[in-house]
Amino acid sequence: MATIRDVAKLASVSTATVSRVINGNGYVNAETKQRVTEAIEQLDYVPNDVARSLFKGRSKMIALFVPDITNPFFPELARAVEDVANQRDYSFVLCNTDNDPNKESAYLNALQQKSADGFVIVSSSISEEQLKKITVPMIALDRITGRSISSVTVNNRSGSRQAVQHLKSVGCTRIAHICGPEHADNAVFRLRGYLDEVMHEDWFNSSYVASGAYNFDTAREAAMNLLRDCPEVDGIFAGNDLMGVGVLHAAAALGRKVPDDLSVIGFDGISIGKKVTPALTTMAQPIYDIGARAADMVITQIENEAPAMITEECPVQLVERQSTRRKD
Amino acid sequence: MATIRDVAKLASVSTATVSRVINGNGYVNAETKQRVTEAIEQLDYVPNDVARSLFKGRSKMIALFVPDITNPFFPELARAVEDVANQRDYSFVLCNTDNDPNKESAYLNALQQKSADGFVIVSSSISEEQLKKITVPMIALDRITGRSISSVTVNNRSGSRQAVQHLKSVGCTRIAHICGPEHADNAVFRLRGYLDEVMHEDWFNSSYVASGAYNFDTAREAAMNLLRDCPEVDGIFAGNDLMGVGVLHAAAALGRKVPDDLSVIGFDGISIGKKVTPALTTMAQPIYDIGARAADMVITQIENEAPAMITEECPVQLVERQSTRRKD
DNA sequence: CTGAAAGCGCTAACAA
DNA sequence: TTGTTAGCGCTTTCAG
Repeated sequence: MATIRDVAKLASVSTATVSRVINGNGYVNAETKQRVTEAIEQLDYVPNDVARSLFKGRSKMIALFVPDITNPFFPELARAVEDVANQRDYSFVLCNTDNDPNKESAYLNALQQKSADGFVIVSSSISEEQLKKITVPMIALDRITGRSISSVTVNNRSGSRQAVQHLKSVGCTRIAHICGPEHADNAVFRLRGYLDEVMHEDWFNSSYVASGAYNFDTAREAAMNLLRDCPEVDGIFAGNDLMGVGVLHAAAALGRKVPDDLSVIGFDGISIGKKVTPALTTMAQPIYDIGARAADMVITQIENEAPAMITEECPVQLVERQSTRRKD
Repeated sequence: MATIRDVAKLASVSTATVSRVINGNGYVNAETKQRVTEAIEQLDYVPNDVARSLFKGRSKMIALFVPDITNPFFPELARAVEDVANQRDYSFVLCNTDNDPNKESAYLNALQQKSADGFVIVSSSISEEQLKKITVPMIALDRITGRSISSVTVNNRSGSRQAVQHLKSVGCTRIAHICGPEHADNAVFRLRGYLDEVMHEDWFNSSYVASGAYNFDTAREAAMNLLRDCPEVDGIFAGNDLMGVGVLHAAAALGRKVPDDLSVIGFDGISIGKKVTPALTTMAQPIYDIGARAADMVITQIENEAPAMITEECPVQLVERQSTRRKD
């Protein structure tokens, strides 16, 4: 690997001059520039980013924290963050936190030592205390921990209301909800949205809300029980799509026909919803856009040194597929 | 951020001594060590990895190249690589290449400038020429491009044979195959395995192999056509699980009952297979293990400076679920 | 317009 | 056992 000195020597200039031409800084005579450029070409020189980072204290690197990339909600998000990082010439580090505060802070430390320039995080567990220690831009996604952090999310509560309204509009008269874990604020907002819509219905009954931990297995289990205990339920709003497909599975196992016999709607709009049979109706979030927006925001903040505190809310949209159908 | 000099000053020693205590190198008096440790504590000092990297020419960072993390085969792989990177105190960079050779080499360059220490790649398009330029350990996964690179894979051909045998054992008498893209060598091995088993059957017919590009949509399409054109087909071996669920979808749309009327088997063992209805029978690869093994190998090679050339083959395993069932 | 020189934070000879 | 020193490869004042 050639160094800047090799180039300088070959072009018979100082390293400062070479540096100027690579960075397009300061004045440099056209002819000199030409010589330098040729030398660079000839030696196949590329500047060493580590040295650059050391000098600048910046690494052109951003990190994304997700609970678990294996959860199908996150790959699309990760893809978006990586894409814009790339476009803006940043590199991208992915960290699976398992929602474990210890892992989170370990990562945070490790990355600060590497001069990471910014973070986008999906976390329910970062403390205000931790946040104070972070001196680079950070933006929260999907869930918000504290108030003192920029974020981009969707309106979970009103999205949920729309989901339930859709179920009603399709003729459901006994609507249950499988909810996510309490520690995730979006799960509690979704539950709240559900309650907004059903609380005052005379049929409502607290046994219509079951807990599904945002994953397939527990949701399937919960739906099994629910459907057995409350056979009159004719509509289920699952707190996310993964749980929605769990419900579908349970329904199939129990011989309940979807959508004729039971309507199911999820939340998120992950692509697995399209692939199951029947395809899952859902309140879709613009997942890619959210990730892209967040990445864009961090990088912009990094480059402007503008530690602004911004909160953005993206729209959710009803996507009707096969798991709900208007009854005639 | 405190530097090593701050610590040295506070402990009234030289930076060299501090360095010795952080790295556990060389001799240092117990008492001095104590003073240094306290100073570190007091200043909340952590060594700067960038400076370290610059000096050592190593970054303790490995990268994983995948075509697209959005494809559900890859998150688990990524998770494995990240986990072991982590365990061994390396950081992890994820790169989506879209199977684009330009993106691949762009990443390769960018990462070499950052002193990335090793690569694990899933690629069909890296040239021997490119490979020669890489001076750090690299290991290929899932697909192999050239011969001159270490790899960990499964035996796709014999796995396919097992898949087809399973279909036969379950009573299928007209077995079709939806295959992956030609540029992926595993796809061609799987096709070959299929042919090994059916080529000499008197019912065999070249219209029983359709192309599905390893994704849901095209596989669904291909299955639709296949099932319409060759209604006698009673078993389909999909080249991967994603295509398997595409086939399931097509079958449902066409009113073909799985498994009674049609058996379907996939390949890979990704988790979506469990979540669809009927759940997809598959030849499962030990995806996590493969990723973990690969990561382990690169890191070991990095640390031993042993540029060994190794090829490992992991076992595949039949996982029977609901999409195939023995006919009585 | 160009070069000399200092220094980003750390490590590793080499002396002492 | 400890300190001095010379860099790793780059950028950026500051002179010239």
